[in-house]
Amino acid sequence: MHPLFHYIIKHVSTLISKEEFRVLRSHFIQKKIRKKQYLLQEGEICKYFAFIVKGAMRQYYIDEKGFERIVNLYTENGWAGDHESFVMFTPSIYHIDAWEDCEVLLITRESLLKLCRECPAFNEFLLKLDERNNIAAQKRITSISFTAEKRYKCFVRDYPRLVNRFPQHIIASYLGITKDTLSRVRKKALKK
Amino acid sequence: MHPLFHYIIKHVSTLISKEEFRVLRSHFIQKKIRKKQYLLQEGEICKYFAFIVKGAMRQYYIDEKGFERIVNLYTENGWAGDHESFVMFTPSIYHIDAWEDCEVLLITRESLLKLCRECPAFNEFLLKLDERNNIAAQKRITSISFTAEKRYKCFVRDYPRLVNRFPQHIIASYLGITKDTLSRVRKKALKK
DNA sequence: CGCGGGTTTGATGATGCTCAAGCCCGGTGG
DNA sequence: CCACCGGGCTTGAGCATCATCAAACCCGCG
Repeated sequence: MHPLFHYIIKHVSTLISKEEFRVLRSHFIQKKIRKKQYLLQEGEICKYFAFIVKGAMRQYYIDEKGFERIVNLYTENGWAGDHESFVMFTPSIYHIDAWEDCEVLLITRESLLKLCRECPAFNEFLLKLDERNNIAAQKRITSISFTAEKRYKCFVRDYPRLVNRFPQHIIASYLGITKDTLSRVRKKALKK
Repeated sequence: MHPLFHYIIKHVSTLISKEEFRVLRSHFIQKKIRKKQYLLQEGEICKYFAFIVKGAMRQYYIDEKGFERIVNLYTENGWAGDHESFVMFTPSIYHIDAWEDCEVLLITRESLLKLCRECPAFNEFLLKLDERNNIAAQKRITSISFTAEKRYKCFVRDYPRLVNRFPQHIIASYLGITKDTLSRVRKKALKK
């Protein structure tokens, strides 16, 4: 079975018929995205949310000095996209690109709403997903007042999968610190 | 009409019958919360989410040095609660208390799920709400790498209602800076 | 009047940033 | 086989930003 449906079933109590599976499937566009290629670029409207079947992506913006600032990192079973642009149809301030070669399933806003109306299981799924997103966001917000060291510790604790998937300078940026500081923090942590 | 329903209607396309209104209403518990009283304390499980009809609340945790760190501020039409604890039934690390005398409508997780199943309008409403939450959270996360000055500017731009509703030291903590720094930032901003 | 809560200000210091240099390692091409 | 290059990581010196702490001030209120 396709990983997306495996993933949906795992998160949902509502039963899903074969027919519903077919409909569900028909709303997703399968695609490969090569390393370094964009899913979304600054100024565009985010037409698709992407379920990542395989690979790794990152979301970032370019700050006033021209540096990339990582906002989110995604791997298998993650959902990449700019919520604001996707929902409000406003131009995005973010870039999203593939850090590794990716296989994704794309869905438009229209399809999402339609599925929500027509498939109770998907509706339940989406609620769960938003909930999980909110929980993760709350944690992230709580970490705003942490020191660099504590932020990294929490990151390693909460997302061990990501630690070896992205280079340190990317993770540093995700945490809101520089690669230099992260390097020193790690060195200090090793000594213990 | 009750402000909650006014608020729901405004966010939803699905029509709502009189009967549905009655059911909806029956799942909310009306309550007054006096200034300084808790809606949630650290260690408790977040039994209720609170729709704020009137008043202002804050969500915070106590850091290792014993200081309050504000995580969220709420006023009229806001929803106060700890997502993680509410959904997972785990003890919360947050406090939520009333900054002003409040009128709230409380709802349990059970009622929320029931309403979601039984009232399509409420289901749609909840999706919208989660969406908006996610958008706000994404913005907040993006601000992690901003300077104190930029954070404050964005705050004033995005939440002008809150600026005069909470004292500066609370807003400073919400922004992840100290009251001293905020005071200096504001002074600098005035000169221009 | 005195008190509590809030804000401002200055002096000092820690934390983390900037910039530059050097290292490591794997891949590519002469 | 080696030279070279790009990408990533580490390290040090100097610096900017922001936190800390303490004192003073402001103001509304009992």
